[in-house]
Formats: sequence, C-alpha cells, structure tokens
Amino acid sequence: MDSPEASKINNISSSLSTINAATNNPSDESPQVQESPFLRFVNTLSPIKPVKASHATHGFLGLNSPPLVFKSPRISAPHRETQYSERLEGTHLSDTETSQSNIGDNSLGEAHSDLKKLNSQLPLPEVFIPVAQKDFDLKNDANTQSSSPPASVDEYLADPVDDQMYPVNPEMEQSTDAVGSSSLTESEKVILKFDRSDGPSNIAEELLPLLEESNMVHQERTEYVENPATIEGEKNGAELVSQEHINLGSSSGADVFDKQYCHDSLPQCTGNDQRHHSDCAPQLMPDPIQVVKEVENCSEMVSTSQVNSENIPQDGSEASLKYHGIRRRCLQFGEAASVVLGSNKSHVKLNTTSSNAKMVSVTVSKPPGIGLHLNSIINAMPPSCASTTGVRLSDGLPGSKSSISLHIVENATRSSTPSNMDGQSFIDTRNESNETDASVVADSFISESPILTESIDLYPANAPDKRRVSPTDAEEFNHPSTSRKKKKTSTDDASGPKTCNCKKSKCLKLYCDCFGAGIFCGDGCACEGCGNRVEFQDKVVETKQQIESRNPQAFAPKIVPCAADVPPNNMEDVNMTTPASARHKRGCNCKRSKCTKKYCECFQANVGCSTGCRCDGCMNAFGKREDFVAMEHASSNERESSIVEEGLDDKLHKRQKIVTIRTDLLRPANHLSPVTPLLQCSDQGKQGAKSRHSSTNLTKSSKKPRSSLAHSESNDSQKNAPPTHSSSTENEWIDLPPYQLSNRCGIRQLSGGSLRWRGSSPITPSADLDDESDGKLFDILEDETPDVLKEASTPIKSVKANSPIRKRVSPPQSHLLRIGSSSSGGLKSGRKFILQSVPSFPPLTPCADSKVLNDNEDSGNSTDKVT
DNA sequence: GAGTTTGAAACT
DNA sequence: CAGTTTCAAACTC
Repeated sequence: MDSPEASKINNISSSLSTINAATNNPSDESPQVQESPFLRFVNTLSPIKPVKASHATHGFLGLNSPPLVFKSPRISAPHRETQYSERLEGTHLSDTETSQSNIGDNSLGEAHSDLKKLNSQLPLPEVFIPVAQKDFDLKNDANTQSSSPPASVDEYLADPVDDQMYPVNPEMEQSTDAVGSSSLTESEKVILKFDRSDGPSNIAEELLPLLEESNMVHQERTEYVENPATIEGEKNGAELVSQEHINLGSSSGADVFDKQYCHDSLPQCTGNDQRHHSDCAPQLMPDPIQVVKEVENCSEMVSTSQVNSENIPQDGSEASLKYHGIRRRCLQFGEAASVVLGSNKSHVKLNTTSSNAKMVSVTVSKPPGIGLHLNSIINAMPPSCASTTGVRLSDGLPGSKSSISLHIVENATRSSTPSNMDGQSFIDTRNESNETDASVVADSFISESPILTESIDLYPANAPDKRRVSPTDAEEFNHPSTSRKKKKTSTDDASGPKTCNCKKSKCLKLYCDCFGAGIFCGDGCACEGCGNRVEFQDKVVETKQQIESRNPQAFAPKIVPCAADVPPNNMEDVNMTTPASARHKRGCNCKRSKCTKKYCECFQANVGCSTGCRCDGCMNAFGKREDFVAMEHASSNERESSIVEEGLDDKLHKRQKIVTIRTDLLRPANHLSPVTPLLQCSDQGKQGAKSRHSSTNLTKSSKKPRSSLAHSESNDSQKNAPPTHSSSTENEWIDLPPYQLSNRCGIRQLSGGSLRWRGSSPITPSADLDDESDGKLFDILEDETPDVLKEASTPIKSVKANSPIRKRVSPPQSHLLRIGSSSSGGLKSGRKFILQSVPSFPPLTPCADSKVLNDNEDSGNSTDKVT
C-alpha cells in the first residue's frame, strides 16, 4: 500500500511530521505509517517536526501566548471540516487497512467510498487557516492531495494531519479522530455495537454529564461547522465513534483509529471528566487562562469529536453522543487493553503491533517515562488539559507538549515493534510508556470499568515515577477526595494517588509533590496550611509563575524519554538501561544513596542515571551512570583497541591511533557499537574526573596512548564490577549487550534510519576527525577545549582520556551548540553525550526533537567531517 | 508511628 | 556560582 504512494506520503509526511510533532499523536501516525516503516522513518527523521511541534505547542501551551484555538474557534471550525474530510479519508484508509488486517469487512471499503464522498462534499477551508494553523493548512493540503490518491496515502496524511492539528487545537484532533471514527462503515458499527457490550457503557454513563456539556459545546461548534443536520450526524457519529472504538478493539486496523481516538479522547475525556466532575481532588493546577479554556477545550474536544461524527452518516441517539466521549475512553482503553491482551493478535501481528503501539501512544498520549512533575500532569491531562498543563510547560519549555507526545509516540512505536527487539525490550518500553499511560488511564477509569484494570495489569507498574504521577493524578482525578489517604506517597504507587505531607511549604514549592506535579492537593493530602488548592488558584498560579521565572523547566518533566533520542553514541544509551530509555533531565546528585533508593530521582523514576547525573558511586539498577555499562562493553572493546593502539603507536600519533582504533572498532560494529568507542571512553567515565584529568593530562602532556588505555582498562576493571549489579534489576536491558541496547533504541524508533544514523554519526565523526584531526582538529581541540568542556563531555570522558580530539570528535561543534542549547543540566553534566541526548532546544522535547537534533547533527557532522 | 536519612529545592 | 539552609519524602527502627 505504502510503496506507490510513499513518495507522496513522504512529502506530505514531512509537512505532516512537523504538524505531528506539534501534536501528540505522532504515535498515531507511526502506527498507521507503520505499514511502511520507511515512511515512518522519514517522518521521524524530518527535522521539521520537532520544531514546528514546539511552535505549535508554544502557541497552545504557552501561558504567554493564549492558545489560538480558543481565540478563534471559528477558524478552527473550518479546519475541523477539512480535518474531518481528511480524517474521513484517513479513516477510510485506516479502515481499509483494518479491513485488510483484521476486520476485512467489505463494508469498510464502502465506508471509505462514503467518506470520500463526504469529504468531497465537505469544503476544505484552507483559507480559514490562521497563522498558527498554518501547519494545519499544510496538513490539509497534504491531505487534500493525499485524499485524491489511494486511501493509503490519505490514511497517513489524515492521521498525521489530525494529529498535528491536535496540538494546535485539541478539539480539532478529536474532531478529526471522530471523523475518522465516523468514517467507519456501518459494518464497523455493527462490530462496534458488539464491542459496546464489552462495557465501556458504564463509564460512558458516568461521563454522560460531561458529554452533555460537551454536547453543548458541540452545538456551538456545529454552528460553525455547518448544518444542524450534521449535528445529528455528529451525535450519531459520536456513537459510531464510540462503537468504532470498541470495534477497533477487535480489529487491528480499527486499533489505529481507536488508538487515535483513545489518544485524543482519553486525555480529553479524562480532562473533561475531571473538570466536570470535579472529582479529582488533585486537579491539575490550571494556568489562569487554562482553567476557563480547559473546560471549553474539554467540551470542545468532545464536541469536536461529535462534530466529526457529523460527517458520518449514521443513525444514533443523542444519548449516544453523550456516551460518545466517554465510550471512547472506555472503549479505547478497553481496546487498548484488549489489544495488549492480544485479543487482536489473531488478526495480523503487524497490525497488532502497530495497534499496540498506537494503543500505547493513544492511551498514553503522554510521555511515558516523563514525568515526575509535569509528566504526571501531562499524563493525567487530556489533550485539552494538556494544553493547560502545556501552558506551564510552554512557559518553561516550548513545545514540551508536542515533544512529549512525540516521545510517547516513539515509545509507542518502539513498544509496538517488539519483534525487533527482544520481547523483553518490548515489554520494558511498554512498561514505562504504557504503564504510565495505562496506569493513568486505568486510574482514571478503573472505577469505571474493569477493562482498565486489565490494561493496567498488562503493564505492571514498574516505574515509581509512574506510580507517583499516574496514580496520583488518575486517582485524584477519579477520586479526588476519597482516594487520597495520608501519605501513601509515591511508594504506594499502586495503592493510591500521591499525596503530600507538607508542613511548612504550604504546598507551594516544588518540595510538594502535588505542587511539583502541577496538581492541586486533595483531601488525601495531610499538608498543613495548604496553599495548593483550587481556592487559591490565583496564588498557585502566581507561585508557579514565579518558580518558572527562576527555572522555566521547574515544572517540566524531569524525565525525558529518549531512548531513541539519546544520541546513539551516548553512553547513556548503552548504559541506559532505563527501561523506557528515559533519562532524568537534570540528573541526580546522590551521594550516599548510590542511586539505589528513591531518594534518587532517577531511580525513583525508574530511569537509569545518565551522564548528567553527578551521583557518587552510582548503582542505579535502572542504569548506572555511564561508567559501568560503558565499562563493561568498553572493557572488551578497549582491550582490542588498546592492542591496536599499541601497534599504531609506532606509526601514528597516539591520538590518531586511538581515533582510528575507535573508528575501526566502531565501523565494523557500526550501528552496533558506535557506542563502544564511547564506552571505552566512558570507562574512564565518570569517576573520571580522575581518569579524565589524568588521561587528558596524559594526552596533552605526554600523549601516551597507553596511559589512556591504562586508564580505560583500570577503569574498566573497576567499573566492570558494578555493571553486573545493574543486571539484576534490569535483566532485560542488561542482558542485551550494550550495542544491542543502543540498537534497540535506534531500531525501535527508526526502523532503519536510526541504525545508519548511529553507526555513522558516532563513528564517522571520530573517524573523519581522526583523519583530519591529526593536524587541525587535534591541535585546536586540545588546546582550545576548555577544561569545562572536557569535563562536560564526561560521558565521553573516555574520549578525552584517549584523545583530546575525541571530545570534540564525536560531535564537537554540535556538542557545544547542544550544550549551550541544552539547559544548565547539560552544562553541569558537561558531558557531550548528554547534550546530544538532551534535546538542545526544548529539553522537554523528548525523542522527536532529540532525534531531529541527532539527525541534524549526524548529517552535519558527517558532512563536516566528510568535507 | 517516630525518628533518621537523604537529596532536591530554596536561599544567601 | 558555590555553599548553606530548608524542606519533605524516603527510609529505618
């Protein structure tokens, strides 16, 4: 399907990718696109995505910049229409896919035709698109183009577009999703109906009030949209959507839609529910604007979905509309669960995988690993809510939302592609991303439906972070007052939502878990003089702003899921062990806990320590800093390298030798071991100040290759011991050789590209540098590289040790830029790789950005080096 | 449940 | 920017 249209798709995908980045739905795309890994890869690669995404997010989220969506609902309406049309197409495509994969209902094809008709009928209001919505326009254009061609293209386009649209307007997303759902044919409806019996209805009933409200909003929108008749259609469509979601659970293809829906609807619905019900004691702390807008958004979201349904020519009771949003969640969630459970397995594995990925992305729609603070919020937040949270994020971190979503998507894709890696790896990723998501969703829904529990079960919560975030948030939302008990605290994870016990901070400091997570304290909190309550919203917002003024990222997710993002080279990746490949942005500073207890934020987040960490004696089960892992891998490599080096010493400069060795080692390993060289370096790694200094000194002064080698070796020997330790917790990861791990990351996210990438990037630079470096770079680097930078490059420290050049070699320039771009954390850590791993621009931006950066870097480095 | 430990956040 | 203090969670008993 993809191949013929791939070119188009690619073109469009690039544009879409940008949009997608903005939206959180990249996962949706990916799943859809998954059919053509190449497209997926292209999408992921497109550097534009992240940037636009960030922008879009900014526009939305940024407190400073009121969300465009709100301002110009009308404008959005036309978009919606276009989106709908697109969405319809996309849905058609997806439907077709689903039909092929799972359902195989002929009706789907019919539905597509119907949808196409509808689309043709529906005018594409590209003109309407506002500036902020340019992305949408692009999408629309792409969609329109794509629409004409076979469904496959449309599918990709439609989904991504929708996704992209979402970031700008969550409502739009839902609407598009709804449209897509609406696109489902009657046959699907039938299926959906069956699925309904599954039980989301209960939840839906609970949510009905919300739906009603949303309906109100819908009506408004419907006005925008077009005909009142369409409204009915919407309602019907809503029902259909819900049904579809359910059905999707059964069908793989449907899964995509479901996921999308779930993705959109779930968060939104949750947000809506939360707001409306006001159940959640720990409500997300609204930004001043957000509060009002959120409600609107939530309602809009629902309404949009309904509106989308308008397009769908189906019968349905209004009541169904009410359920619609609710059902979505439930259904979706259920679907997700079912999917996870493997109900769909019977269909097509690929589909299931994709669906799973989608599921993940959808259900999650939030950065998996992310989040102690914002993460939680984000997780809990529905898209609409996300916008609200996003506001904060935007304040500190532009595009965080979008970026997060991207990460999620990537994660989802990763998880979705378990086949690639070990089942374990797959599971792991799922655990984090999905768990968190699932947990969140589950938390929100558990009360409503048992299905949730299933999904949850699927993802045994491993991550404490998740625990904190999701449970608290979810519970809070679901059971604001009741759920909380006193200090269940994070440890309770599963037990309950997070609560605080603040005595003096009044819950208005980051000390407070609730405040730090961006949620209001609930009844369960045992805090004294709590100022983090809805009553004090103004104050809370003000305080937040103050804190953000000091540290824009204060509320940003501390954990960045970036397995793929992490530069392939990074030691972290190798070390990484972090199940989700997530990392703590700032890193921990543990001294005594050795990162083995929850004192350590990294450990608490189930994330391995990264180069950014300044911990002492890191024994983080999720991944030791870099040293250990690197040491392990490096040790073997080093030996080889050392031997080679020795031989080379006579001939070449020691430096060159080292470099060449690296390149040699790396090249053969290529994608596998781009890390290895680093690892070698890493061996010296952290402890490294010693090793570094010594090595650097050696290199500079005597430049004895052996000295460096000796360091590496010694370090290896020393560090080797700890790595074994890591294996215990992370059996999965640990089991895999470091290079495998790295591969994993790359493979997951980017089917093929990542590999190339990594392999080339780390290696080529060094190699090239080596070649050239001897004369120029070497001198420059050595002399110029300030100690800070050297230190900064800690992860690669080994590089330093081996050769000053190496520091820069891997990505010298880029590093600097990155470092600069990367927040203070990067500088602090001072480690090259950290910089890479951390998205330069918005540290929040998870995978996508980082990927992009990496891609850029790689390309740039390769080009530079090559030249 | 009380007390201690720990490290992040806040402050100077 | 570094060092110190404050704070609340995490942990231990």
